[in-house]
Amino acid sequence: MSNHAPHLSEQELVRRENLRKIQELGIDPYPAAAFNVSHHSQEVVDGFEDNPDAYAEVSLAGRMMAQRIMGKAAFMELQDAAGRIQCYVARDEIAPGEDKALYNDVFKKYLDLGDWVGVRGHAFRTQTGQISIHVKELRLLSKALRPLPVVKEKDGEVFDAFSDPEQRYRQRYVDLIVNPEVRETFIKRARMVTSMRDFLNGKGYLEVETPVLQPLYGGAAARPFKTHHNTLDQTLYLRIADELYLKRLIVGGYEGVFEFAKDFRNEGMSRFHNPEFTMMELYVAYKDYRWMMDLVEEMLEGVAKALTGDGVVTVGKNAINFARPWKRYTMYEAIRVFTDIDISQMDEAQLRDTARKLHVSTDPSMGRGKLIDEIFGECVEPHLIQPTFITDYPEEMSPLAKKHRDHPGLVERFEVICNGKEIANAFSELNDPIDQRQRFEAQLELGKRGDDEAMVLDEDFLRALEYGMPPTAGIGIGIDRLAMIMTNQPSIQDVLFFPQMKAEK
RNA sequence: GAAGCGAUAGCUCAGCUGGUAGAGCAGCACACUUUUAAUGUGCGGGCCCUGGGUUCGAAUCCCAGUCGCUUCACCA
Repeated sequence: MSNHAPHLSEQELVRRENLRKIQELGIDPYPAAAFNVSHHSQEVVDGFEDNPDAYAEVSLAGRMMAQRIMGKAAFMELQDAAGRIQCYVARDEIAPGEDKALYNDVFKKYLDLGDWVGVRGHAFRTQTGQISIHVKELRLLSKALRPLPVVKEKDGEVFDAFSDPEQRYRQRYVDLIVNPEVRETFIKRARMVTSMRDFLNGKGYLEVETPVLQPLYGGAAARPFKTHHNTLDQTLYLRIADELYLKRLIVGGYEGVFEFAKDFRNEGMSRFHNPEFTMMELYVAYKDYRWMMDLVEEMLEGVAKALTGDGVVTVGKNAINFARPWKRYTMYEAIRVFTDIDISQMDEAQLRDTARKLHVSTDPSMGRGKLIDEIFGECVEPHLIQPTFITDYPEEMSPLAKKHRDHPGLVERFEVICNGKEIANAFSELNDPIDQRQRFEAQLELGKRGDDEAMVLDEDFLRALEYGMPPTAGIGIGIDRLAMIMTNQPSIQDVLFFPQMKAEK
């Protein structure tokens, strides 16, 4: 035992002793040989009723999660990836000869909850009606040296749930073992992503990969993580968005590209923010933001239906219906609907005054766009539960979006708000290289004034635009936020396997 | 970054105005060949988050810190 091994608990000592006893009996607690699994728990439970003969010879593997020993026979619960199944283990079945050690010692004493075992036998129905496996052969597949939390459940009521968030997130493997609904949440997330990917592939768009390590960060307003490449002796940033790279690919001639991108933002953490998160960005040539609204509606309706059947997702107390069509408001309309105030003609001073009346806090650095955004964020956004489009944003807030075709001072941009939070952001992409350069320069000015989230000027991106980018619609969808909605989880940590945590100790 | 709340057995938690550390499950031992939160009897198990302070005496009171959660702030 290594000398830095900390104080083992009583139960850990017992398990190590059991391991030794097993080895003394000549059994390898970590065998190399493959164990052939013929069925999963759920298949047997679901299928036995209709066709019992099909389960006369089955082999399953999983963790032993409960043991109910009654002398010469016992029940154990085996948990595999699909669920749980009860196994009936009788002494004279698994140890038919004179030597009963496999049952009396190995099974009854040296196996512990959490150990991986393989069983062979036949399915049957117990006297109380539960479909179970009658075990003829039992094999230890891997010994567990730490005790699991023991979570019990009866009639839907859970006892002693493993619920401490810190432990659940730091030791997600334990969480996944003992909390089946957690496993289910991540399966749903995966199905959500698959559904989006299938949809986009079905439309003929190309899934691509672009750099995570970027010499300049761009495509969003955020503070980046900074790192250094030794050989190049150069500062690199972890991407805050992949937007500028995907647009370069549109310049290159692809008509539709998308990426499920891990992005990194060096900012505060909350139940809606993790330093690394996933965004799906899609760019399609010859389209505009109006077209993109129809596309995202179609895609997310499909995703919701794939997950729930009817497209209605329960989130907390709300039933959110993703069926098309969704409500569409311009930013000004939305504010008028929720505050009875028409701000469309207001100048900065009037907006500041309005914000004060609405109890929206402002500070002197805020310009017209920022003031509108604040009023919207306070007075409108939290009330938008059903998926809703908000369109036509102030130009100052959107340096990568094309100027509105009809309304000066606005850009062709929409966001999808759902459950009171933004889940998607899209524009008719700015493809005028001269306008784009001016917007970047305006950002540089903001940066000089101390805005540490202002965008930096990307000369190569401008060069690409100067070669000509077709009119293009682009969208970014926050995958984690969407997953929170689709899986009814209140915290982003519950849709990330390994949410960022401060280092232990 | 600020405030509020929390940290006690493997897990979930109790522990009052300071006086030898508790329960259920899990563990160990014995019994039990269709149980299912199995049952019955008995027994072990603690760096009370860390460091200071007050006190004859601190899990408990005070101060500082660590980590977590929540609500803000910034953001997607």
